[in-house]
Amino acid sequence: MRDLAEAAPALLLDWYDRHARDLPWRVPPAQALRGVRPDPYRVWLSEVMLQQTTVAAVRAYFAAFTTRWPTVQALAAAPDAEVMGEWAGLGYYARARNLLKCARVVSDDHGGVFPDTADGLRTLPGIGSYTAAAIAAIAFDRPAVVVDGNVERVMARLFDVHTPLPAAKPELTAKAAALTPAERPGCHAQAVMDLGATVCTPRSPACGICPLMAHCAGRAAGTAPDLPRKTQKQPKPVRVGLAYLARRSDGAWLLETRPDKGLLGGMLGWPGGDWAETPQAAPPPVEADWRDLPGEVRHTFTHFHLRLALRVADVGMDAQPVRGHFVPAAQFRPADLPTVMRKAFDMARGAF
DNA sequence: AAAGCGTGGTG
DNA sequence: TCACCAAGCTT
Repeated sequence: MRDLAEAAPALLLDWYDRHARDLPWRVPPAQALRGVRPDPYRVWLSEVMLQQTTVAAVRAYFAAFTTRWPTVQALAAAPDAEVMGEWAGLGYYARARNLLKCARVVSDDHGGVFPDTADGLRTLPGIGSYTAAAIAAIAFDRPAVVVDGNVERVMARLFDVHTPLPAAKPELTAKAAALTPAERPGCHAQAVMDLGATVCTPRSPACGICPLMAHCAGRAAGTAPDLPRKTQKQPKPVRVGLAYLARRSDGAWLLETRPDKGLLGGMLGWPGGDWAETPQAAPPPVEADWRDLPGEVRHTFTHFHLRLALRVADVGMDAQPVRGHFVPAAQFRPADLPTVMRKAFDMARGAF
């Protein structure tokens, strides 16, 4: 496979020119070839949204964000609650908090202009090694080494690397670096990721239509579909919790903004107790005639399963909550809630 | 440096 | 139904 580093970049670029996906944050290869660059703001926004998230899930959020906040300055000026509400449902909410921090740094300290090198980008909140390299390559056509989950998988198969992730990361990064060309590095980066997303897929890869088939060591060895190897993950424990949903007589709902740190940080949620493997004491947020709802909300987070019991109550206009605040009905959008909280609302709403 | 951090689609 | 997976970052 000594010829791989020489042959692969041209094969990948040729494949990309014919098969590049049409994505709203992307400049088509024909235009890129003529020197047209995408808007760094849109590249940055899309890359942050795409962290651990599928293209299908990102599309609508990207459209909503760019319509509501067309520039980094506009986003920087937005109230926190509006941005967190717009991000609701996309997950990994630290991304939204860092998105705002980053927008404000770029707007306030960089004149609204993103740094044009990977090192410069890397210093910004929410931009790690992958995202810095991706923006540098895609927005500024710098020959940065872009390594995401797709690239790791493609490299592990191309070079038949059996070392399990995450230990294999340096080795796979070195392989990716060896393939990164000086010409059209932005298109190259997107080509490898597109290939991983559409051909060299995690399960049942379509080796028969792969432009690199003839050069792939994993294909030759028959190991490609089983790569990359990964170290086994811990099983998810079950945690239980309790949430209180109160509706005031004018239709307002009692919600609280969760603390910035930790799970669902900075998001709206129903008051309640801690979530743990054994039931925790959870005093009600307001004095009322609470009633238990039958059933429970089931939801799975990254590292545990949750079973959430619900208590509901109607309260008068004189209610004085010790936690949270009443959100007027006209202002309340269930879509502003993270998914587990929206599930709780959907289950409880019929009880009012 | 291992763990914490969401969600929806898929087989 | 359920484990696995997706354009990772932070601490």
